[in-house]
Amino acid sequence: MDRLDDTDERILSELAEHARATFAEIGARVNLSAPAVKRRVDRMLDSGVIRGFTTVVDRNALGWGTEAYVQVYCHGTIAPDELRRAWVDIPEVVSAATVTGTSDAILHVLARDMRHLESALEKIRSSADIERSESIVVLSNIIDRVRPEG
Amino acid sequence: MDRLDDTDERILSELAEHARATFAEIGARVNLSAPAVKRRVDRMLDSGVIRGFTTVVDRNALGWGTEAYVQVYCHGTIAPDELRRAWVDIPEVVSAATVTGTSDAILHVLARDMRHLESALEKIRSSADIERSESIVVLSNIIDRVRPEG
DNA sequence: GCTGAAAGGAGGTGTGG
DNA sequence: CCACACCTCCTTTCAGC
Repeated sequence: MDRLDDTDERILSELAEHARATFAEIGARVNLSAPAVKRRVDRMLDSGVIRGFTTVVDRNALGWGTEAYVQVYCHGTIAPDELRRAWVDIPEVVSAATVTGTSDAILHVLARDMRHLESALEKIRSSADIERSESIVVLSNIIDRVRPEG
Repeated sequence: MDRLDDTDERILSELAEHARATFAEIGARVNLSAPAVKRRVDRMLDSGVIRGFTTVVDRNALGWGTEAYVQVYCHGTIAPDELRRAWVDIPEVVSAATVTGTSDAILHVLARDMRHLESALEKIRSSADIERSESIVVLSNIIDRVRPEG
């Protein structure tokens, strides 16, 4: 896709906060008709700019109140794709990225409680050639912009 | 809200992957009629289990290709609320949490490029009583889920 | 309580301008 | 990009389990 103009950005901003808003509602905010908004959204879906629409769930309400960032140190060099295959089937791993610095990867892990977190860490360590890992447990989330503010 | 039954969980799971799916589509997958699904979704919205619906955007397509996790070390003890006030107005900060361990907080920061990241870090450091910070720059995202699937 | 059925109204979507 | 038409879907009300 070429590039997004200002209107596309505003549509994305609206969708980020209210993904189930009607095209007409979005159109009213960006001064466009509903069909025009739909065409732009369809184009962004086709081109991959919009990867999908999701629901923000209160983790505590679901009983997933334990959260940690895990820095992973590997033996030698491991290809990102290899790490992906190792961890993508572990549901507790919300995100994973290879990083600069002393560690090789950082993972964001959610669990129901400490015991659950411990078992998730064990799964993470055993599914790849890990030397060691360092867990940073979250005490309280103070900002989380993935969530719309409503 | 009391508790979620199995059907509620399945509806949440569907919504997490396709937040713009019609109630009829969701109903077909969980063996319920559209009105029944809507009532359950409305109830979860009221009770706060569902916090909202959002759009997953490809950050690289938007030109926000630089990403870092920042560990922050504060002078003395700072209340979480104080940190929130300090950082909530910095748009580059996607998430922030107080944590256990040697650092006081960990931030997830997005930027357009390294120069932009640098200026964002400067804003972060100057807006609170920070002793020092340690940045872990992301090389490549290998997993990016919005919610655990368990 | 919960569900499903039906009706009226609102929104999505394709064509022509 | 808008206007219009068609059609699907949402949403309410109703009654039944």
